[in-house]
Amino acid sequence: MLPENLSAVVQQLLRGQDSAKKLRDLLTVVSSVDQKKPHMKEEVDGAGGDRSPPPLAAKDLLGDIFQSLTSTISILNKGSFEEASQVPPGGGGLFSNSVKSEESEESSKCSTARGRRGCYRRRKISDSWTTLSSSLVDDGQQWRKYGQKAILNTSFPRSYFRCTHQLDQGCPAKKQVQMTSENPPVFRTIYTGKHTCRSLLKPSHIILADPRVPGDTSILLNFETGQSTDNNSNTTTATRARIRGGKTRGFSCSSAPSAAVKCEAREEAIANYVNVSCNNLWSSSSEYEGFPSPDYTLLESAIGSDQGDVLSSNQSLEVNMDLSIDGFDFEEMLAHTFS
DNA sequence: TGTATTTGACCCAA
DNA sequence: TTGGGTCAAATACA
Repeated sequence: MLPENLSAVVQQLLRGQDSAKKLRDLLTVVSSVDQKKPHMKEEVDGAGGDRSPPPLAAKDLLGDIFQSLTSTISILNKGSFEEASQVPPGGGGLFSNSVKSEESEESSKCSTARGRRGCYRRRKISDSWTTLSSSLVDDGQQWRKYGQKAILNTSFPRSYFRCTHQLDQGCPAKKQVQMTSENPPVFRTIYTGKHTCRSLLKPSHIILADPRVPGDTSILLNFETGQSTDNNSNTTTATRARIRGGKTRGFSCSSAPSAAVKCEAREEAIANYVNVSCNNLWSSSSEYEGFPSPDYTLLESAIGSDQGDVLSSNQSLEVNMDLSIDGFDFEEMLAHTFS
């Protein structure tokens, strides 16, 4: 990212933060007045009295926040920073103007006789989105590798994955993973197609939410202990951790009791956007052989949480990078802004 | 034996 | 013509 763009992004985010604070203060004042003297509300609204009116009406503040964030997205969308957008299809809402390729149709096999290997129609513009990460990120899906290809002018091969349920459920989701640089390692993942596979698990069983939220009824997966933590202590953890040996491929946890643990959260969980914190070191998978074992951290910040309820994907912002750009802490900023 | 990965070959789009 | 996406046989492993 260009320095001037970074500066502009920070400026826009700070502006949004400031507006959010003002709005919060405004709403706090209105709320307190409502509780004490309902008739004082008009004073707060600037209709009279000796209390000075707020500098901006709530509507204006909201508009300013929205404009600020929209500008930020716009900046991020400029140039080559399509990877700044982490919003998958359907993840619109506040960030609906972020990068997403409009699609033609999924790659379709030609109708000629079977046995013609590689007979397909290359998709021109796919329903795709790109993520960048400094570490290998387990997106919670089940992927099956079906190819690997050396790409021109790149040091590392590109790996091709499709949803495990492509055959049994016809799920069209695919992804490509490629390491784009060595120091620091950057993993570019291109997702194409939406998951249509159905989960055996209910999303609520594997919603991983912020444990800091009091009364949060969701489940925190604690990879450090290899167990899951239910914030209510009475819910069954349904996240599957499939332990495999031998030629296990995929993300594997180096601290698991067995050779590997493959986390297999389901599509709905991702669609609803969950917060995942996995601080273990993850041993490299074969498709990433030669890649350094990452310090695995995945954070998906959700905006618009309805008190811990399942988040709608169109209200969420996925940030599965390190949430920092040159020392700027987006996580902290977002926490402040949306607290 | 079943499942997943590897890898060379095939074929299309640019 | 060639890079890239996919296929499918071969292979590995439990």
